[in-house]
Amino acid sequence: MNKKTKILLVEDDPNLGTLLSEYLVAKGNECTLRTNGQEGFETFVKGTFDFLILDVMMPIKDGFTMAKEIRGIDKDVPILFLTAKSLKEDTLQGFNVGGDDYMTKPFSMEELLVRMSAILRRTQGSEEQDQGTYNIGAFQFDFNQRLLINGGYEQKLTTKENALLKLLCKNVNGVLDRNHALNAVWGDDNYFNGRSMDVYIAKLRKYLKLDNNVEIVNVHGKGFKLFVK
Amino acid sequence: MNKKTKILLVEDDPNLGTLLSEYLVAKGNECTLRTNGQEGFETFVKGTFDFLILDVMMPIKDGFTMAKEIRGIDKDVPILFLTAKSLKEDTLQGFNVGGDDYMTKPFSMEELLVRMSAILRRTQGSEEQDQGTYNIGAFQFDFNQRLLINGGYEQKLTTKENALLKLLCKNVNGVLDRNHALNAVWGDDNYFNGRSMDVYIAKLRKYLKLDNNVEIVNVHGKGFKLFVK
DNA sequence: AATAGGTGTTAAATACTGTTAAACAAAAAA
DNA sequence: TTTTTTGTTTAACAGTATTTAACACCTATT
Repeated sequence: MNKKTKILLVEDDPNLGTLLSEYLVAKGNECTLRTNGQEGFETFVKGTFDFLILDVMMPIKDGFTMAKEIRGIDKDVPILFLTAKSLKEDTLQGFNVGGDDYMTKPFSMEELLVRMSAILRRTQGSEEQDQGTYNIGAFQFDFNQRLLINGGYEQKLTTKENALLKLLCKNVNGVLDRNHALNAVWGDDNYFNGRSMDVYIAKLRKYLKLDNNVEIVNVHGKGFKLFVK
Repeated sequence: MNKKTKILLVEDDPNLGTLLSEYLVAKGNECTLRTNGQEGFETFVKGTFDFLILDVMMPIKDGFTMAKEIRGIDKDVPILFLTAKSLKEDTLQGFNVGGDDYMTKPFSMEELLVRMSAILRRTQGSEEQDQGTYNIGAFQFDFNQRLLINGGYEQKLTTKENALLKLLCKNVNGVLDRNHALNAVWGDDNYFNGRSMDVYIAKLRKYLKLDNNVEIVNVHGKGFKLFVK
């Protein structure tokens, strides 16, 4: 359920460029390809990108120059350089203009991905997390506080009750698949965990009885649906 | 006015180790040197570090194994691997255990510095550097002074209390895995140490009672979560 | 209707956690 | 050294969470 990473790839070799671009898209990202630093910079300014991959040696405007310009207007967007040479001075200059990593051709595309995610892990470490509160009819459910509230009534939830109710909420009025829920909450969808889950469904039903407009209904052979009128 | 970067260097070759260590100190950092993963991990748990440099091949406990353990209790501290081989599988494994960068021996010390600052720039972009102090609701917790402060109230902490509270802080509003914590603080996750830890959780709960917005909640079968509203 | 597998519910059994106090160990003071 | 203090572990018991067992009931299929 992760958002696609929007990558701007600037590489003058059309073969390598399209190859890389296709690979990145195949791996679930969006990728825009440009063939020189000038166009690359213009494209960056007009759009919004999460990651830049820049070839160093390019016609018209090289990767370092482009990176310097980028840093002038965006100090944070991650930049990874590609280069044919592995000269030390180049490596150093790459970092000096604000690059985050550096790869020497030829490189493995797998390693490129892996380095990208290492960098992105840092960058977007503090992604927005779902606020963790849900309205269920007359109830208010706070996942973080593990609390189910209805007026004066407050029910503290156990770990499993809490996790299961959250899954139901994420699928309100839709079917929560049995095996999916089991794997998510119990880590394994074997028979006994299934029975355990049924016990928890019974518990949740008791809690939710206070509001007649709320109901957990079974979808035979499929799973459960949290139904709210 | 940058504070010194506190580096933990784990390298079994004493020549390279001391050389590197001295160089890093000369460049204005603090550096602690250990010669195997076991000692390295213990040192990490006891102290506060901003950066780890780990040799991959070491006796007793290798760098990858150590990194995996570290990630169990600290998902953020930057890790850079050193290795003699430049095998692709190794590189990938390095990133897979949560490493941030990878350098093949022999390398230039200048490039090491430059890669370090590239990583640190990313790291400290969002979060402040780890000075060993944490805010927990109305409390201020100073790991180095072993002190938990809330207005006039001051609670001196014992070694174990201190270590455990730090781990909880590093995972605020996230789950601190029971076994990870036990291995980190007690060195062994056997039953009795587990009971001992529960006793310490009770103690910490007493201290933290002063602020109703702070709570240590149990996640059944998994561990504990320091929850701050 | 007969069958087989899925579900609802309650209660018992098991596993895990909370807390206090006593026992033990280690360090500091006398 | 012996005593005192402090920190940690173990023991004991209470309480909670989760799983398993048991049995009644439902649903789809034949």
